[in-house]
Amino acid sequence: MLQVSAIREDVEKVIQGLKKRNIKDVESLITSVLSIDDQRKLTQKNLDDDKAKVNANSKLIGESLKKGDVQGADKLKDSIGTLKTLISSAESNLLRFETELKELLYKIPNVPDEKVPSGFGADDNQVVFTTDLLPTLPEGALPHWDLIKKYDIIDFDLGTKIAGAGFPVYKGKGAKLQRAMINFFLQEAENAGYREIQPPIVVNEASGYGTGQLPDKEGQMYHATADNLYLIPTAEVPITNLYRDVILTDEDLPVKNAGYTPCFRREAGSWGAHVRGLNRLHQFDKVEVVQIHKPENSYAALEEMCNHVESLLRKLELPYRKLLLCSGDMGFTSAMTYDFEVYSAAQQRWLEVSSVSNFETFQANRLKLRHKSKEGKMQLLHTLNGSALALPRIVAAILENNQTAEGIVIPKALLPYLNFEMIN
RNA sequence: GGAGAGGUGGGUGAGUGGCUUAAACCAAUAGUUUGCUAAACUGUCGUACGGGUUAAACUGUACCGGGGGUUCGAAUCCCCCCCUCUCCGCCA
Repeated sequence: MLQVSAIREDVEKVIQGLKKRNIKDVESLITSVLSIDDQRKLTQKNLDDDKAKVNANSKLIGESLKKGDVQGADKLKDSIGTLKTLISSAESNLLRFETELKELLYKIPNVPDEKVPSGFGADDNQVVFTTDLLPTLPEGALPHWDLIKKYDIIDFDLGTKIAGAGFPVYKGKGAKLQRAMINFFLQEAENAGYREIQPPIVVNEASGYGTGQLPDKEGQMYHATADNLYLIPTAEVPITNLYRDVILTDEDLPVKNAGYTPCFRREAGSWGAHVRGLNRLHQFDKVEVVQIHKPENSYAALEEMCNHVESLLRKLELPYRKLLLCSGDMGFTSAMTYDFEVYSAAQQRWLEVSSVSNFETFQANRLKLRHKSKEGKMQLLHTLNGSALALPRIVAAILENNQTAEGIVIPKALLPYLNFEMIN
């Protein structure tokens, strides 16, 4: 959520930025935000003044009664009666302005950073880097959904039996590969300076609002209604919410947390032709990295996080590309996002495996995550997060790209975490 | 699941309708004193939204788990909800 004070600071910049998002009538949207806020302020001023009078008179009543001046007290009581009607109508106006303002602000996405290219969709994303040589597979190469059956390592039918479609069962070397990759990603994160966190995989309502899954994306989360808990769609939710209503000082910064969790997504309405096999699941595993920085450092951190993700992909010897997302393809809350995609040779498609974003103050504003300087000055912090990495599509790419006549060759980087070198 | 006790600032903790401008202590922080350290003493020390100012100073309102209510006036009284702890039950 944008701050009104930040909009006021540079209205033109906000308008230009939001125009890049292809929102129509940005000017009138911002104008109404500012005018509602003006009305809110005016209402509050009058309300506070009236309340001050009531407080003062109440004190006088107390003093009069102590002196035994009942008549004086009654007179004062009458004057308060008039103020009270003013107050109650001002209160309902204030509430109305606040609600209207909040509803407008909830609908406004984050302002893209200046470096974000303009565009409308995936085709306008800027390719920042691509692996030179894409692998070509031998005759008879199989897509991963056939390979997992051939080697009996991931079973969708069994998952369907015990849970439903999109909940795979990993078996034997398939299960061990999952475990190895989680350990590999966590170890690499630790080496990169992250503290490991193991959070709950359900969160309460307040946490859902904190990172913005609620109220918009309620339908995308599994909801345990008996206890009003939500299954997390990503570790971003619990790990970022650790810092909800928190004030950090210089000594606490930067924050670098990493955590592995399963992730649950209902993916309502998004099943189609390209979501076979591991490409889209209701439950999958992911290691997430989260950083919190002072504003002046957040873009350097974004680059650092990207480097970390790239190093993982290189160690896994996967062909990949890095995209700077255009304004039209970026998430609602992000100011700048890089996507990483691995090349799936048998499908001849790029698969998104990581998304690294700087949210600037957009999340921090809802979270009330702030920094207090030595001088006592308060400011919102910048939050960043990224996948490092999501497993299923990495598994798909490894299976497809590394298939040989003898079996599937495990990348060297994973060998310390496994007791086999080949799936056969 | 049953019964009971609680929820007050960074922490401990006082406060049963106006004496509170939320005491006191601890922690933190700045200073004084001191050969150094320690101690002592003095000051500062919440957040949000406003007004005010070039910026400050200054100033209004709200906040004692959350939401309502009673009252001229609520941390305090009433109602609903949430959470924590203890004991019992069940249990990986």
